[in-house]
Amino acid sequence: MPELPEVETVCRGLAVRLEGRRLARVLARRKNLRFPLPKDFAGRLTGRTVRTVRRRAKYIVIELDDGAVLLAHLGMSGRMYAAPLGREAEKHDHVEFETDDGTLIVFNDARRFGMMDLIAPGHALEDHKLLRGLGPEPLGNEFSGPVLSAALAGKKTPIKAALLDQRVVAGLGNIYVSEALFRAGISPRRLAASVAGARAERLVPEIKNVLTESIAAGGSSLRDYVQADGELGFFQDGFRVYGRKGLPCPACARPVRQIVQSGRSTFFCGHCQG
DNA sequence: CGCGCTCCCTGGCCGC
DNA sequence: TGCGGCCAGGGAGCGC
Repeated sequence: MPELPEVETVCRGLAVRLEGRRLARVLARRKNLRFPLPKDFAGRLTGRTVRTVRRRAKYIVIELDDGAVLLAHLGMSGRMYAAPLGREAEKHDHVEFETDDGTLIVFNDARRFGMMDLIAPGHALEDHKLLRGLGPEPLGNEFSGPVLSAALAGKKTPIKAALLDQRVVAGLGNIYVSEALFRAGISPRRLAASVAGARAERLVPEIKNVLTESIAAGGSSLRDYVQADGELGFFQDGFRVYGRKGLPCPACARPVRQIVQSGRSTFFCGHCQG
């Protein structure tokens, strides 16, 4: 599901509802998500006040007043959204957070590829097992043509696979990689090392553009994704190639092609992307 | 170490 | 309607 724009949108929605609020009640209904929840998960969170909610790569980072951090990942089908207090729990509602002002935040995840963890006070976020080694934020100033070039140099994989590698750049997923490569006119099958240089200079702004446009649209809702207020995103209407097999390329009208690379679908225009 | 593949899990859709 | 097969936005872990 959720790639960077969707996680960013959820984080912004959660920030409004959670920052400065005390967690009056935490309920872990299902304790085995992708990984088991840490010991005493609810107990360690209950009574804490949320300092900030922010995003790193595709992770939701919720910092608490005691310096601990609640880390959450939505996997493929995870959602985090506000629901009416006292509502009937729905299927796959795994964790609930109720704030002191009566807001209920639900973590729902059908496929349970999502996860949550707690980082104890005094431990650096970037030292966490899952965050260690993550590449730069694509929307940050530090992500530039030369930085991407350096990360791609010597890589023997297709550029599609390299951009999905969170160590190269953190936050892209299957949709936005196809979209960014289309916008930059680069074939997803091109060797990553051969993108270093002028093509990387062209690709970086297109990555930033597509992510920024999607965030402005509230992300993309294909199946499970909703914003923190439960609303759908609508950037799926802005896809140029993703999910558009056989439909005309927006630039040249030749049919969009679909191939499988490292086990996942890639969409591209064989004519516009050299 | 780098790379490619499999698998974790559930649900929706398509074809029969 | 029902059932089997296939596919899905992520990424850890394994074998080579």
